[in-house]
Amino acid sequence: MSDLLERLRGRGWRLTAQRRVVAEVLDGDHVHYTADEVHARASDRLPEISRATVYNTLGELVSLGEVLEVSTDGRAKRYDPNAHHDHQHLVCSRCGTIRDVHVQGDPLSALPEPERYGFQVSEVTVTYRGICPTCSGPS
Amino acid sequence: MSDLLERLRGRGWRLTAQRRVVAEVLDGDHVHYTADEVHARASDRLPEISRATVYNTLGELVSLGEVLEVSTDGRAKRYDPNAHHDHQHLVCSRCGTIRDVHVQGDPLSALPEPERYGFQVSEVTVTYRGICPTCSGPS
DNA sequence: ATCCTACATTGGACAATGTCTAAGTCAAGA
DNA sequence: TCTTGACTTAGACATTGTCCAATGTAGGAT
Repeated sequence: MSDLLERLRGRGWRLTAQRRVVAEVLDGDHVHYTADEVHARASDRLPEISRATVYNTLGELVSLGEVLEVSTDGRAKRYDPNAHHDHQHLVCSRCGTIRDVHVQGDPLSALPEPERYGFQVSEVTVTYRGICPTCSGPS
Repeated sequence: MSDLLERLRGRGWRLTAQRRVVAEVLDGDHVHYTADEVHARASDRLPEISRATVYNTLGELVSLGEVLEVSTDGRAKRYDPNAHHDHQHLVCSRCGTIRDVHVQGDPLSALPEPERYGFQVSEVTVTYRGICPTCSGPS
């Protein structure tokens, strides 16, 4: 992750305590947190950090392509630090947990030209939904 | 669409003016409206209809499987009356418009067993993103 | 035809998530 | 070390959606 900070500094990012903390939180686990979860965890280390800063920083990381924004249904967006590997998501319909998965083939090629209706198609996301082992366990 | 109303009545749905209007709005166009757009259009015909009722009715139609809920990014959910045909979505990243598209092959089969991590996978959605002809036109 | 009552609707408060702004603060180059 | 423009902050605001108590009504029962 210090890679990440270096890379960002190289792009003219001013390195502040707040940004460092947000980056560390994202890097810590392989779970994908919501903005508020990131804020809560960042607050543990830097109590004064504000919600706005967390939102700003996450937004910047997304713009810079370092982090992916994953929005599932009506719930809060989650942030996926694993942006440099091509992958898709498996979401638990009950608790909202997200796992990264890898699919076979390129989903983009499944959309034939006549089905593109003049759009300049640049991206495709595939989201699998189901019940995770924890939620399907003995209730 | 009167099919729809019949079908719902058969399932014990009480048929009210509000529900009829909401159903008609959904059926009218092949655009996918947000809840507030549905409310605005429903209000044209039935001025007293409340936001809560529109949300309730849309929620019921979704539960009954007559309408699909499509949530793209942080924007408001949109409602897709074309629930009985298997299809995926093409979203304009600029204006949020949604088009139905049909893909080749079954996306579910692209997720190999070891990549399912014990989930009971039941559903897959594929979302293509790009710029629609209108938005990519002369700005 | 009318009456009942469970189900539906209403309006408005509330909740969750995210955005914006004005004022103060600070990283890092000169 | 100074300076300055970028960063942070707190909190108001916006959007989308949910909930509730009071009121209304569709449709079966009489």
